[in-house]
Amino acid sequence: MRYHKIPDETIRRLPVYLRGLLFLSGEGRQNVSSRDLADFLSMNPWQIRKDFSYFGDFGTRGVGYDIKKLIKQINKILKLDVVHKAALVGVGNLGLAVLAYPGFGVYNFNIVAAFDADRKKIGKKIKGVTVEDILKIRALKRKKIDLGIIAVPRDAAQEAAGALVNAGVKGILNFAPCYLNVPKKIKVITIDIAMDLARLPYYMSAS
Amino acid sequence: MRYHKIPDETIRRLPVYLRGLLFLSGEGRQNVSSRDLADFLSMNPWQIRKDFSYFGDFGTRGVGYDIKKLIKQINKILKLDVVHKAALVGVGNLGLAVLAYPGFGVYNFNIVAAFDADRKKIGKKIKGVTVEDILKIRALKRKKIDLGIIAVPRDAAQEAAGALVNAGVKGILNFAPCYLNVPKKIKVITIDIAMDLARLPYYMSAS
DNA sequence: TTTAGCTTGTGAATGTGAACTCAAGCACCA
DNA sequence: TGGTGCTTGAGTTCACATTCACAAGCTAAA
Repeated sequence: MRYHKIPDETIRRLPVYLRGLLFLSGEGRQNVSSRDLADFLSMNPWQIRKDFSYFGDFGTRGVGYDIKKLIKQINKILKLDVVHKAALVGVGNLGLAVLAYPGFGVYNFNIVAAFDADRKKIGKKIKGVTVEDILKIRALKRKKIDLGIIAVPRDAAQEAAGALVNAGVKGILNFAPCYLNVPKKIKVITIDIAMDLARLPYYMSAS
Repeated sequence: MRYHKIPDETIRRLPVYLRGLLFLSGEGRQNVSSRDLADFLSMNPWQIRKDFSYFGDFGTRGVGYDIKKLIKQINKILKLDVVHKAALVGVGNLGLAVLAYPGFGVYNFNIVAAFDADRKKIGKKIKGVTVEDILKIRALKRKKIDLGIIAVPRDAAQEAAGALVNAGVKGILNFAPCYLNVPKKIKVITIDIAMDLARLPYYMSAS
């Protein structure tokens, strides 16, 4: 299967694998079998083997997969092998949570700029990033930032998105509960935390 | 198709529809065609029609769907037609963001309790909820809470989950980047904001 | 070198959802 | 009342993803 295109669903799972593998690597392990990894991530071994087989032969029969090699390869596929600079728009509660979130570093993301409209926040330094006036967002262009994170209220989201696009970002992670109108080239991923919650009651046992 | 089981993917989309429909309803509209709704949500009309057809005849040919009826029905299917009480564990940045998030009300969720381990936070009243000592979480049982929201660091997540399960919750929304070990009956949805971000570089155009 | 015991890699079968098409049905107007 | 235009509902086809089963291949030990 070496020359097939990697299915979207597999891509969706790669970060999951990556996180698990990084954890195991941190524990000092060198190898892992599809069964072990499956148990660890509560998945099926077949799924894992199939997914890995899409991008080459990494396992050794009888032994398992070389964790370091695998991490390297997944990073390469997801293009996480270079540091990505991100700009955060909106330093409210959610924005602060994003700034403080340790998970971004794991994936080689670096938040290098933060913007807010609130005068009281502008100039403050939080987690090593100085909050700037949201109006200065266009100056980003020089900084070669390719990712934007939107953590503003819904009403301000579209404007923030436009500003980010003008500043030259290629992808946006949107926490505002709305759809963003951006050029097709820009990839947007929207996370609405309430929307996931809304599915829970359906799945909860009726008892 | 009236008697078919509703596919999981359709269930996943129902909250999206719901939010859109509520918005349109707020604008004063009575009816909406699948095409209009599709444009609004940037989806395909046939997808919407298919989804709606799984749970009955709601549309009128030549006119469209009755928004109010549809909202009622989706709420019923997702079991959002009764208020769900939720307990929040962890009142850090993310917890505060959750408390302040307006989106939960839309889906009939009500956060009625909050817990934290930090002595400085205990006793404070935030958004109408008094922060309690995390050790008192077991007392929740009397309050008939059926949802738990975990917004604590990874190391504390499993313990929080155990406590919530003991307190009788039937579902958990987990923001900690890890897998939770809970009885099968309990439905867990984990949101790792960094994991979604990790997919972005792959999809960003190479330019 | 041979054997035993694992584990991978992958083709085939199965399942599931998306895309498309079109007949049937409603509203509105002449 | 009849015709026109629009919209739904659902059957069909197609594409994709998951599950399964098993041959191939590695390691280690005798």
